[in-house]
Amino acid sequence: MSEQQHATTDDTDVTSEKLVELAKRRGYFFQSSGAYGGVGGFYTFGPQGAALKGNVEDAWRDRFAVAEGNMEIDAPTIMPEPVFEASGHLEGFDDMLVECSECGASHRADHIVEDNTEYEDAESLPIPEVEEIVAEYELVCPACGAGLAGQAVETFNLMFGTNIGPGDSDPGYLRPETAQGIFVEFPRLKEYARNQLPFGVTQIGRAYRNEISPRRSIIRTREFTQAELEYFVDPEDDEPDLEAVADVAVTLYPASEQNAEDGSEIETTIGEAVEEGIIGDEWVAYFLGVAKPWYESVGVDMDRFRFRQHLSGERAHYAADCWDAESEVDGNWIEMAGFAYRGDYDLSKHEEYSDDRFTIFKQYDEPKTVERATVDPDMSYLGPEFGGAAQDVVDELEALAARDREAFEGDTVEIDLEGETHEIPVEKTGFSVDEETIAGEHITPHVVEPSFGVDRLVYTVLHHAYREDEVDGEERTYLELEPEVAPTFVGVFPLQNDDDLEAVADEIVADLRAAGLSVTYDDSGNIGRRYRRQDEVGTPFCVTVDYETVEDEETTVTVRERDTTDQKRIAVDELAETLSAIRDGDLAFEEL
RNA sequence: GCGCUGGUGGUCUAGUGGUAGGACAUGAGCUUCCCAAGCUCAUAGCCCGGGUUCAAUUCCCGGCCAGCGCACCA
Repeated sequence: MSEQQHATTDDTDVTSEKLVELAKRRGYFFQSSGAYGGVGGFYTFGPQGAALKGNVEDAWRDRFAVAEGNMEIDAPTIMPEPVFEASGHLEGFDDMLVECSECGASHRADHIVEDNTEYEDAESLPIPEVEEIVAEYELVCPACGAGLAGQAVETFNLMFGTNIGPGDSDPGYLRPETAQGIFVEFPRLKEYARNQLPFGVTQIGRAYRNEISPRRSIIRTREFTQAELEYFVDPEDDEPDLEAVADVAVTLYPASEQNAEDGSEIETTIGEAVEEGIIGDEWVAYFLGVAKPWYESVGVDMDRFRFRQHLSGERAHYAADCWDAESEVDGNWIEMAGFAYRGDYDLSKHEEYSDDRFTIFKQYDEPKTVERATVDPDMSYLGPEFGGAAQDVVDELEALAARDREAFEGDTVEIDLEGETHEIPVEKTGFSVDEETIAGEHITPHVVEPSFGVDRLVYTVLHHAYREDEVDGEERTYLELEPEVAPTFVGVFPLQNDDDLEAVADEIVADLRAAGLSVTYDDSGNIGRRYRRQDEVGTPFCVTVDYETVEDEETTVTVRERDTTDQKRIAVDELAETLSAIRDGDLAFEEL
């Protein structure tokens, strides 16, 4: 994750402060465990925030699981140590820190070593060796220049550890990403996909990282929600449906532009970017094309949105290409998602470390017929002849048959065994050449991984929705949230304290809730105050029951739209239907 | 983790070596026929631990937390 720093302006800082204050006051999010002094890097989503986050997750599920025909799973957050040995998190997630005794600054010991010696991969060296190198090369603190020799190098692992069951013989870790829960279950998941590539598996869930310093409210926390898709493809045969996203307009910030002196973002389309080689991988391009309109649909401001390519140094070694979705908040670009082509790295590692197979059997279009040379030695001959070495002879014969069948053309075959040459009658080897039919081969699928940070997206959505304006000379704060994600869809009010009005309002609340809408009722204070309350949490519509409602023959209510504060009269009979249509995007308020 | 600044009702803040005032918000009532109006009343607070002191929310030390800078963000 990188957060490119840009100059901040007073305006945006103010918005951020106001937003955090609003979030606390109105129940979007707040720091957890406040009664006990608070704990760093943990946040609770309040009633509004939980609803917003849930709606965003639902929208993600609709787009990336349902609409793409992918499977969703829900794996545990705690996994045993071997999983993370395989994934590389146990080692790779370790930071080697060394503290300067003079100025107190702590630095990455491996980085200091790499920068100042010929060692290139200090991270993989054992701690004592790094300490020795530091002493031997008389390395100094980059901050103050004091010598670091003799200072202890300590590791800090970003994973939260725990014990599974009693005792500490069975260590486990809280997952630092949801992805491993998918990779680990691949052998079973491929069955559910009927062994057919390509297929995708999604997961929305919590991940944990013991960050050294959590920052900026919910932007960088120690427990967060990810929405990830692992899309498994056959690298040779599978291709994305690029046509479907070719026309999607995107703002790209490729590595080349970031490196250039006066580099800038590029306005283009997915189709053109692939054609011009700006986006190197078609699968990554496809998911960027899916993601952009989706981000727009949940309320990310497209003027403050871009895809930024990872610089070569930022990229994990196995990632062929990687792009981040970034949004601008407070004048800073923050990473909201990463789209990486991970090759076969993850599955190969689990194949290597586990007992299971992480491959898929790929059937050839036509079965292949191949000739194969095999041996079937006569053990009643080899046994007495070679004694304990008989098995070694067999192994050697098998190897020889595979690599050089001409060796078996004479009456005897020569093999080398521990420096000695032995002659064995070919008839005793059971040598034969047979035709074999091969239907296919086991391949390790490649993985394309769109990985979304939900909390950061929620923060962005709120920030981009924050508005201040004036209504009738009075200041107003409101959240211009998309109806699809707004925590509450409609507020219902009686115009005044009046039993008749309240009775009608109660009925309307029940009707709208029965229609599946998220409704809130409010009868306190004057009508303007109630409108403002709903504005501030981003409720798109308010319904007011007035005296026309109860006195006129045709019962109607006013429906007031949040952003414009415009009002229209709607018949009570049609209210639920009309509002549902608006929510589902089938009708616009202006059309009423 | 290091450094700087800060921590007072739900929120924002004033202030003080003798335990606190405001604004907004919230609740009740009055008023009110569509955009935070008015009036009355009510609820509610000095981050935690230790020290100095007759007395600490205030001063000192430590911790926790937040924002920012550095470092970190596989």
